[in-house]
Amino acid sequence: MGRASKRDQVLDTAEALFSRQGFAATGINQITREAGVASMTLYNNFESKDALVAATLERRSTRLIDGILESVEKSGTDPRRRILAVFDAVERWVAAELASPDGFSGCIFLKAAQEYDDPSSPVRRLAQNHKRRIVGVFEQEAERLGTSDPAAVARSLHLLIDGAMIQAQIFADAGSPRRARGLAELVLDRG
Amino acid sequence: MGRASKRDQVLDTAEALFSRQGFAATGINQITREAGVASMTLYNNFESKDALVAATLERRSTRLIDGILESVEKSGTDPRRRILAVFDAVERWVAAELASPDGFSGCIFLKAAQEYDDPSSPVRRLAQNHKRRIVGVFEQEAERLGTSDPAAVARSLHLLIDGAMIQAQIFADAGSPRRARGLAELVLDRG
DNA sequence: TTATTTATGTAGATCATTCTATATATTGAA
DNA sequence: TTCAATATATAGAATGATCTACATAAATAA
Repeated sequence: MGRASKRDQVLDTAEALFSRQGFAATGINQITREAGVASMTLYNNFESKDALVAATLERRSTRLIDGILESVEKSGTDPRRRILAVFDAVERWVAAELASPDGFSGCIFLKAAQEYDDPSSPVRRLAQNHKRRIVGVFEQEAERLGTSDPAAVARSLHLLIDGAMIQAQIFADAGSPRRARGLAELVLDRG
Repeated sequence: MGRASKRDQVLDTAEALFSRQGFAATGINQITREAGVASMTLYNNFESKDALVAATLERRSTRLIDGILESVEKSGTDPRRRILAVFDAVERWVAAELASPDGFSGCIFLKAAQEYDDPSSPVRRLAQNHKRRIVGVFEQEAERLGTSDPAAVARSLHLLIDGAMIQAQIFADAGSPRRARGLAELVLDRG
């Protein structure tokens, strides 16, 4: 069991706990305990709790964006289809999480943005950057679609994604991603 | 200075701090200190920190819904206009907060739902109930509009409101409520 | 009087972080 | 191959700070 593995054990546990309980409410001790790892192992791999939060978000962002891009690629070449594929991916994710014993705990980046209010906070920046990456995916497809204002369309689509995740979490409602998808179609039909 | 006044002092401070910093990250001591009140005054008025959180959300919900209903009434009798008046109210609120020194710290009920994950938590219930009240306003107007599925339309409109607030907070973007309003018009034109 | 607020203090828990001291595994030199 | 060096792991305790919640007694108001 090398260095990377212990580090990943910590990140796995941190991601699960931060997602469910939030960042301030999740202590270092709980993370190390549930990860089956010594305190010093955590501090040998991460400078501080905030550094662990940052690393957790970075890894999650990379994986999420990769997963989204994969779903987009699999959906073919039609920009409209590719855009809607993002909504389908969110729908599958929300449904799977809602069916799990812990339920759907929402988007960890929205959670981070709620808890880290200071605009200069690196954690907040990470949350913003993740969201910008999503907007970027939409914008690229909206351009290929020949939309008059791709940036605005991308923002609207992203608003729908976030709205869907929020509604799914607060009401434990698996139907909201599909509702958002319907609204996305309206946007695409009009724009 | 009667009992109600001290209580309100605490609630005012708590609301501001919870909104900005979140619930877990805001301590009792900071609240009493900034409210200019002794610790025991807080505990004479509220059973616990969670009870204070609950009272804060209850008061905020009442005031917010009242404000929204007032905006709706002022906008006339046309259901479509009344629905869009909610988006206008959110737009004014977001713009005012973004212009303030502390910026826009988002919807306190969304924040509460992020931090209180347990479905049986009274705080989480309060957040859900607030959101349901908003949905209820939309549903009532959608019915008077003669929509085929008023509940679905109301959910879609509410998704747009939450998406707008989230986007405004995460990007410090004052334009998102207007974008949401545009999407709402699409929903109303189609439904 | 009769509450209520105040300041001050404290109990007991938990927080992030660091310490000591030992164990284990990998690596490079002999 | 064997031995020593290096890195990283461990458990567990301890740091000082901060947390919620409450006790007490003086001060202030009704």
